[in-house]
Amino acid sequence: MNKKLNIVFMGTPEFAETALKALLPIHNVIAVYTKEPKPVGRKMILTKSPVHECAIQNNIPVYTPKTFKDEAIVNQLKGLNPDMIIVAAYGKILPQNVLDIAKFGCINIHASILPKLRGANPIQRSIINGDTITGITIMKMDAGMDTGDILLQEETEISNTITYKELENKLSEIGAKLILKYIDNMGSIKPIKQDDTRATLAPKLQKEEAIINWNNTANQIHNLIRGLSPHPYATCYHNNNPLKIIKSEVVNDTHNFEPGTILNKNMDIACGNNTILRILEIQKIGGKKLPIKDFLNGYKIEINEKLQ
RNA sequence: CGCGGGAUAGAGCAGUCUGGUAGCUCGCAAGGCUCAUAACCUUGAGGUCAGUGGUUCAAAUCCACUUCCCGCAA
Repeated sequence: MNKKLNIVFMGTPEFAETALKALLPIHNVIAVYTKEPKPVGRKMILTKSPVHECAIQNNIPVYTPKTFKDEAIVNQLKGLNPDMIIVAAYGKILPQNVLDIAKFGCINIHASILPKLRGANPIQRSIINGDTITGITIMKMDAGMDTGDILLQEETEISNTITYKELENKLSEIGAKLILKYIDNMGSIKPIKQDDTRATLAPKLQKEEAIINWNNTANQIHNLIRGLSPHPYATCYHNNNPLKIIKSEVVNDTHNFEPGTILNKNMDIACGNNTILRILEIQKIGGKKLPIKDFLNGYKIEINEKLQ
């Protein structure tokens, strides 16, 4: 099965770029679709997506349509006559008439073991939920949100120290590997319907979810901190002063203080259900990320004070 | 010109408003105490106060510009 496919690749962030890079040397990527460059950073500089940059470097035509509701956009895609459309974290919904274009269909690389964690942020959600297993699903797309038939899956463990970014990197490698495997074996792979009754959702993260509630257990808070690292980071407040918690660990001990209380100079914080979380790395507004020891050298904070 | 914070010893900060001897907490070095220590005590080294120009008898401090770092928002 060594025939080269003509592939249209649709994706946006680094997670997708890994898959694109894996496809490039083996198949014929005839076009890349990605989100349009958007203003980023303090100076609002128009920035191209990682997939966009990668495509330019490899001299692949890039399209950044705002929507596929426009028939001209769809016809243009049709004109490319792709064998297969591969989608990875593209961030746009594809209507049925797009899904039908390619001979071998629209294949999606999704970062969860479907039907679990359907939706926009499966990687962060898996960590925040405290899951110990996640993985990659290669799926034949249909009009629903991550509801298509399952083609291939591979699980991976979520260690209790891994962060969102680290897990994403790990999953992107698996995704790249699995999509190649699928193409190689597509003739012998039978699609499996998803069991909708077991489906769970991984909706887009909301801003308020990043605020730490010290009434939760140390484990839950630790998972939130990991799941939101390196962006946007879990936040708490000391005297109305926002502090981002970069890194933490659960302390195997108990306490009898109100949640949020600072227990000692290690920055062990009282959490719900008498659990304890140790803050290892922190960042204040306008400051750099600091190990807790350096942070405490300059920041006035006392034992028995409370974080909100 | 999206809004805002910052640059002072190896690290983190105060001092800047109100110009006049360079400070704090740590780290580092030496010595002491100790069975011992990351604990405690004593002493010490370590600074072009981001850069350039200006005001002034005098600038970390006031004014102008430059560079770099960070948070928000997207």
